[in-house]
Parts: sequence; C-alpha cells; structure tokens
Amino acid sequence: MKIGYPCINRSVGCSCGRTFRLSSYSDERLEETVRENLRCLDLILRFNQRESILFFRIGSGLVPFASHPVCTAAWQDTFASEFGEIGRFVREHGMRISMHPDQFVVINAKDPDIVDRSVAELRYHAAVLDAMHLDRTARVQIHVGGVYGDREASMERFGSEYARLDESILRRLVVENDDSRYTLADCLRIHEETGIPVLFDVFHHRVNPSGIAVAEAVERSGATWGPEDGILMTDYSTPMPGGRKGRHAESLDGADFEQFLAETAPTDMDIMLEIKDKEKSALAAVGIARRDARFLLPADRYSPKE
DNA sequence: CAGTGTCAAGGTGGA
DNA sequence: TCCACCTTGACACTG
Repeated sequence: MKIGYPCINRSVGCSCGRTFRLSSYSDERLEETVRENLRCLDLILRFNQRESILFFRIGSGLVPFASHPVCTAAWQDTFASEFGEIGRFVREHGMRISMHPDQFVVINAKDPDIVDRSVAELRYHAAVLDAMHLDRTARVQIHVGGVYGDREASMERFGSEYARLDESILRRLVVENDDSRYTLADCLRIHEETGIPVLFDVFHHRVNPSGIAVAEAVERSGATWGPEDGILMTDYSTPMPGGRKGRHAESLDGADFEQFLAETAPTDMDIMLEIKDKEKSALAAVGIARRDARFLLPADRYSPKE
C-alpha cells in the first residue's frame, strides 16, 4: 500500500503546475515554464520520498497547452533527460504515479470534435508518463463522461470510443466513479464490457452510491486490475464538515481513515488523499497506515547503505 | 503593488 | 436559450 496526494505540495515552496495565458503563448515561454515545472516536480518527489509518501498525482498543467494546436514545440525531446531522470528516481524508490485530466476529457461525447480534443489530451498525459519511461502501473484516470439523457447509449458510446483509442492510451487508462453521473456499479459494468480497470473513489461512492458496501467495492474494483496494471488505485476523502455536498475536507479525518483501512483489509491498494491540505494529510495518513500490514516503506529504507 | 477578474476545453440543472 | 455551478490556483490586468 502506497499513500499519496494530488498535484500540489504546500511545503516545498514551488508549483509544478505553473502556467500562463494562452494569449501570451510562445515556444520560449513554454520552455521556460516546463523547465521550472520539472525542477519543482523533482523537488516534490524528493520531499515525498523522504516522508515515505510513495504515491503522487502529477497535475495536468505540467506542460501547459500541450494538447492545444498552438503548441507545436517538441517538449518531449527538449526535456528528454529531465523526464528520464525523474522517471529513474520514481522507479528507484518504488513510487507510483497517476494523472487525472479534468472535466474537459469526455470520451463518450456526441460531438466528434470534443472526442478528438479529449483524445489529444489523453495522448499528452500518456506522453508525459512515457517520457519518464514508467511502466503501465502509472495510470491516467478519467470519468465515464456525459449522460445526454440516455445513460445506456452513453455507456455504450464510451465502450466503442474506448476501443478505438491508441495502444499508448489504452495501456494507461482507468475509469473512476463520479459524484453525480456514473456510479461504481456503472464502472464495473463498463469494465466487463471493455476490460478497463476501475479506480474506486470512496467519497464519490458515498455521495453517489449504488448499493455496494465499501469493503465489497474495494474488492470488486481491485479485481478489475490485471497483474501488469499494478494494484488497485483508490481516491479517498471525506466531505467538508458543514460544507456544500461534494466538497472535499480541509484536513484528514483520522478516525474515518482508520475505519476505512480496517474495513477494507486485507485487500491491498494505493490510496490518493484528495484533501485540501495535501501533503500534510498524507503525512498524517502515513502515520496511521504504518500500523497496517499492507503499508509499504520506501525502497531505500530496506537498503543497507542508509 | 495589492486587489481582483478571468482563464482552452464540458455537462448539468434551474431560470 | 442562457447562466451559475462544479473547484482551483494563479496569471495578468486595473487602479
């Protein structure tokens, strides 16, 4: 079991998602920004390694406008060695990486232009992980997409569009239950039809349930991951107390997290904490999980060289 | 220079 | 048909 947090670290003093306005795009500006983002990503991963945080989601803003037509720069070539070094660090320390493009990726859209833009965005995400030479345990998570007044047809369209994707995307894609449209049960059905692994989001499952208990949900989603896919990835969070439904908590609810670990044992999984204070909660969760037999220490803590 | 309006992209539901 | 909301930081313009 590896524990992590998404995209942002508030302790290291930099962001790996710096960007700029499309209107001020230039290849120079892009290069400058990507260089800075990669430098920061390296710092974040080193921070994580020191703290036994072995799971991290790289934000989609690492290479701004990468899938936009305006971007024709060969960033993979320009930064091949930087990406390679980061990937080496990740592998060396037994870390796991995920990415999560945002709501604009809609595979099952009815408008073919939206599908095309979605595919371009997915190709970019896969290219980042490829540039780091990570195996297929590094994944890109998406939601099923829109309902368009006909969930059956829309789920079928997800299946047919999925089947048309390039291998470079297919080997990385996983589907996640969302908080209002497609439940875990829907995702499991899509898995049966397509073979896509299912990423289980605990919070979304509580907001948008489908009659499956959490322990069973973890077990059944876990079974959708093949040997080469790595173990189940989960997103964990709790609602913001007193906040509007759907909002994520400010900090880790230790008691609830402990309860989650207890009720899901012994299924192994990697846990992404979608909580606002990011690495702070991850540190707390690592402290709690150390008592769990599934929890994994960083690889080099086992090595004799200290 | 601080404050703040706005930012590539979509879907949904209410007015 | 149009707009706010989802959720979020931070860019970049305004005064």
